[in-house]
Amino acid sequence: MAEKTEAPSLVDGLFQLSFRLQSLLGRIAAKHELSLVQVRLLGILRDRQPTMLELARYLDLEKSSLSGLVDRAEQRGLVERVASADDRRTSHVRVTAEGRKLSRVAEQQVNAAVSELVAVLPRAEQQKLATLVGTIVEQLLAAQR
Amino acid sequence: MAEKTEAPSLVDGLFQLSFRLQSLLGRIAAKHELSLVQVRLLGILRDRQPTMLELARYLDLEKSSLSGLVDRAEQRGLVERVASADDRRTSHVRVTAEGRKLSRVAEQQVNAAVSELVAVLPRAEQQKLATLVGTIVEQLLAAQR
DNA sequence: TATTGTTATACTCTATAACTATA
DNA sequence: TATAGTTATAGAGTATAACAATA
Repeated sequence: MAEKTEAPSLVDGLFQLSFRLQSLLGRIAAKHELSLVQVRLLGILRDRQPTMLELARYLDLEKSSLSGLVDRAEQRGLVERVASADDRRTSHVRVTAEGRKLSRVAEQQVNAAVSELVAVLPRAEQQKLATLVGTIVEQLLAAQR
Repeated sequence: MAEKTEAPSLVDGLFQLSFRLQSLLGRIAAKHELSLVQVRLLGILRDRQPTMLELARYLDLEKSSLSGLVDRAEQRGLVERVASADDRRTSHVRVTAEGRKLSRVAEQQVNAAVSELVAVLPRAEQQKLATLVGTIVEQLLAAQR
C-alpha cells in the first residue's frame, strides 16, 4: 500500500468540502433567520410526519433536545405537533404551509449555490461524482438497517 | 452494474455525505470530550500559529466567539496564547504538546473511519473521487483569494 | 482614528436526570 | 413496569454591542 501524497488526501478533501457545504447551508439558513438544525428539521419534514422520537433518531439527538427545537419552530409557525390517535403519549410533527414555503425557498437557494460549486466540473464529471457519492450514501443507508 | 431505480441528486447526495461526515467527526470528538469546533481548531493549528483574527476567519466565526473557544481549549491545556513581539495588541494561538497528541489520535481515528466509508468503492474509483473533490475544493480556495 | 482582542449579554443547541402521562 | 415526551438544569457555542489597549 505504497501511496503517494499527490494533492490533498481524499479524507481531507471530503472534510473541506463538507465544512464548506455546512457553512453554505448555515449562511442560507441565517438569511431566513433559521439555524442549520432548523433547516435540517424542515428538510426531514418535507415528506414525513415523524414522532418526536423518530425525529430524534433522524437528527441524532436526545429526545429532550427535540422538545426545545420543535418548540421554537412551532412558535415561529413553521411546524406543528399533532396528537396521535392510537397512542396518546406520542405526537407527530408536521410542517405547516408557511414552513413548507420557507423550506422550498431555502432549498432552491441551496441547490443554486451547490450547483454553482460543482459547475467547475464538466457535465460528465458531475455525473460521475453523483454516482460515486451515491454509492457511498447508499451503503450508509443500507448499513443503518 | 445494474441500473439503479432513481439516483438521488448530486446535491442531496453531497449533503447526506456531509452530514454523515460531520456526525462521524462529532462522535470521535466526543470520545475525547471535545466538541466538533475544538477538533477543527486543533486541525487548523496543526501547521499554523494564527492570530485570533486569523483563526476567526479560518473558522468563519466572529472574533468575540474565538475568545471563549480559545479560553476553554487553553484551560484544558490544549492550546496557548503567545504574545506577539511586533504588535502588542495581537496574540498568536499555538497548539501544546498535549493538544498535538490528542489531535494526532483523533486524526487517525477519523482517517480510519472515513477510509472504511469509502472502501465500498474500488481503488480506482476512490482515486477518481479524490480528483473530483480535489478540483472543487481547489476552486474554493482559489476563489477565496 | 483604526485595529485587535476581551467582556457583557442574550439566545440556540445540546445532554443528563428527574418527572408526568399513558401503555 | 416500560415508553413517549417534557421540564429543570448546566454548559458549549454563537452573535452583537460596548469596551480597553495599542497602533
